[in-house]
Amino acid sequence: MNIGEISKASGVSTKMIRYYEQIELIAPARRTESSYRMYSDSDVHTLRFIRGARDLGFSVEQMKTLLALWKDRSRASSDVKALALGHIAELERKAAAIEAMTKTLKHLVNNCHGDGRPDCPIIDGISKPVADDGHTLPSKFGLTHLV
Amino acid sequence: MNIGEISKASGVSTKMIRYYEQIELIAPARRTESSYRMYSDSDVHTLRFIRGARDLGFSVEQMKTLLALWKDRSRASSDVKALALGHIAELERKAAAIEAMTKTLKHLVNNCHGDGRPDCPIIDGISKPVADDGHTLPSKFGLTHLV
DNA sequence: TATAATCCTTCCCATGGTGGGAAGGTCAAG
DNA sequence: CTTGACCTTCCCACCATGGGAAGGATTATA
Repeated sequence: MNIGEISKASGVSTKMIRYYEQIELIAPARRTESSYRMYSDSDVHTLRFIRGARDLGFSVEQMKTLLALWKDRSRASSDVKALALGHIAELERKAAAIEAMTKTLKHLVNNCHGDGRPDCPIIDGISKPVADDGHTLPSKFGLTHLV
Repeated sequence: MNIGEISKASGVSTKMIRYYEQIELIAPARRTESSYRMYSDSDVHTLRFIRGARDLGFSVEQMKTLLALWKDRSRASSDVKALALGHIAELERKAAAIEAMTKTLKHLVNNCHGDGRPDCPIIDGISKPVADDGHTLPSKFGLTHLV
């Protein structure tokens, strides 16, 4: 199987397969004489696992751990469970942040008549006061690093 | 006011203030003879507005529009409302994606005894089948571009 | 078999917001 | 006049992903 074929079989783009190899998430593929990457059926399993893990929101770092646990037949299921629970907690933290934004926005929207007039509680409600101690909460708690 | 002072007054880091100037979200600041940036009280309002918008999850592009609407005293509030509603829809889409992940993960976790034994439904449940037509859904629907 | 189409390779670049830090200039307080 | 706290610009890193160019390999069709 070459990289295009395993890409279709696994649902992982060729770009990402090469990237995963580069960052050592997966082992370097064997090569043909003309340096084409060659894959086996078990590589398909690995990439499907990776695809599934990504779809569940695990980071590359977490996937490294997951793959190690996956391949370790003597792993303790409690280790896997702990990782999964940690990830769930993170997802819930992010969901809560999003929900807080949504709630505030909906509140503003509900108070905006939304017609041709310029008066708008949304615009007026966006500005945010700074804490008294001037202690600037890092903006990174916006959306960028949220998920 | 120099950049450090307005940073404290607005809750936007000096790094980000310079960045916002560079990408033309805000107008270039006037400079002292020694090329220090100088700010006025109205700049504080602008940056607090930006800070609030970021905290509500608006992107820089959306903020450009919001700032234009903010400064346009003859804007129609319906324009603002439409932007806000679009953003709410996006946030809800993201929340739904996160919730789907959480739901799946919780289901897997609930079926994992999580003891010293290697048997683990989480590991077994991660791998994801590919659609029959081999049509690979773009992985970008993972978490990276989700929020 | 010749040629075209489709693949593969590597390499560099862009994204979006944010922070880190270096090298050097400036300003204010002691 | 020194010291420390600021400011300036410039480059780098993050994370995961895609785009595309330049050139070689393979495959399919005429």
